[in-house]
Amino acid sequence: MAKPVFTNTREEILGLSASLFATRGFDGVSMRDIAAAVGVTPAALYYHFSDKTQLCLDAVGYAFEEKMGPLKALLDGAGNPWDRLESFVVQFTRMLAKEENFRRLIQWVLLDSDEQRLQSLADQVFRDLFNALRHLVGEVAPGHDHQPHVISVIGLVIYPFETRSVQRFLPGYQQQHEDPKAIARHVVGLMRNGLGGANKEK
Amino acid sequence: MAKPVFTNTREEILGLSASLFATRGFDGVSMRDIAAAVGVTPAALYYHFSDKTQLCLDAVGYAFEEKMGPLKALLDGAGNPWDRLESFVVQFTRMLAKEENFRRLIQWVLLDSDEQRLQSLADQVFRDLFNALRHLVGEVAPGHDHQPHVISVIGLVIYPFETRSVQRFLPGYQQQHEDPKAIARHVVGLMRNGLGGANKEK
DNA sequence: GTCTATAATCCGATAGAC
DNA sequence: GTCTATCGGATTATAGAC
Repeated sequence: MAKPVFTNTREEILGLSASLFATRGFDGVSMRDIAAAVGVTPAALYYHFSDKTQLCLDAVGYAFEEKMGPLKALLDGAGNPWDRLESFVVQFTRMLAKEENFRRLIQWVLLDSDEQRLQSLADQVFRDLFNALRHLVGEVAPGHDHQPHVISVIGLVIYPFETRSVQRFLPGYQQQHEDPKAIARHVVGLMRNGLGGANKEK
Repeated sequence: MAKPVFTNTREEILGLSASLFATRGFDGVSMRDIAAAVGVTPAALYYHFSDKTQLCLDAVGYAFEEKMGPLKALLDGAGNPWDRLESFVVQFTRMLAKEENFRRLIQWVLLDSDEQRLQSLADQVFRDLFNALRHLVGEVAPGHDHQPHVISVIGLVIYPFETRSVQRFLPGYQQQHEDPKAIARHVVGLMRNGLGGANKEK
């Protein structure tokens, strides 16, 4: 989310507000906060967006396009499906580790209780990625219901980051658990062989 | 979170506010909202709690004790560790399916950026459960670093619920994916054998 | 496109009566 | 323990000048 260069004011508002919404959520950020971050007055925001809700919606869409777009290409293409799934996990993990704010934004979005907003987000940003991942998972595990597998893969990658803030205060914590390479390795091991076969690194 | 009977006003405030915080988050709920739900004036809340932050903290602790307390017993005890882990997954899944609000509350808590609140929550509610689960995972997968495994198990169970709201709008959705029994079966299969070995149900 | 100024409402929290 | 009444400030959003 640290994108310091913008082509116009509208995009600058989107980029900076996405970062704010990611850290404090929709209700935790005021139009004043956003205006101050951009360096304008609150009134200026209403020239570009009809209201706070629309601004937030556009900001989320902007962030998803920016961060998830590059990952889509990895899922298509040819080659050994296990290798492609593995490289997706590695890249996805790396992106999440780098873009902490974006990871938080996903978590906020999933808590949204507005059906219409969820619908448009599903259509605009989740569906393509989801379909590609579903197809790939179908290749490595034919004959299964793909849906639970896709959710499991995404969850296995995301959850270490989602729980990072509280893991730090729990016994047994090691800095290594935050290393994206270690996380990816663990997830791949678990996908291939289950708990008993995941990579052994005491 | 639908606990319609309370022994005193303080507990009634805790139970009802936990439900409100779960649906709209800390910043999305006002003291006026809570007071209205309880059926008192906002001023009355300040007799029981010093401020909004403390009320929320106590409400989260109350909800965790109420919902997670019964699960702790499953983790200790003797018997085949795989069986105990499996029964924990089944019960945990069942609880999450039943207590949608509580599942949301966990997600809100993990987004909290206040270090002190996270610290006290880790101490008061997460640590015991985490330790017990870590010990159990150590029995089924000796020689591994337990931490990533524990996170993976919890993530595999929780993530289908966390993504439920958006899954409904994605292709391939089936009502069956929300069935706690199917989720638990899938998680157990994945823990035992990885993606290729998880239960086959097309 | 951005500003100043402001309307109308909502917020957390407190004082003091009962 | 709970109420009424209210303070001081923050909130979203708009009107109109430049």
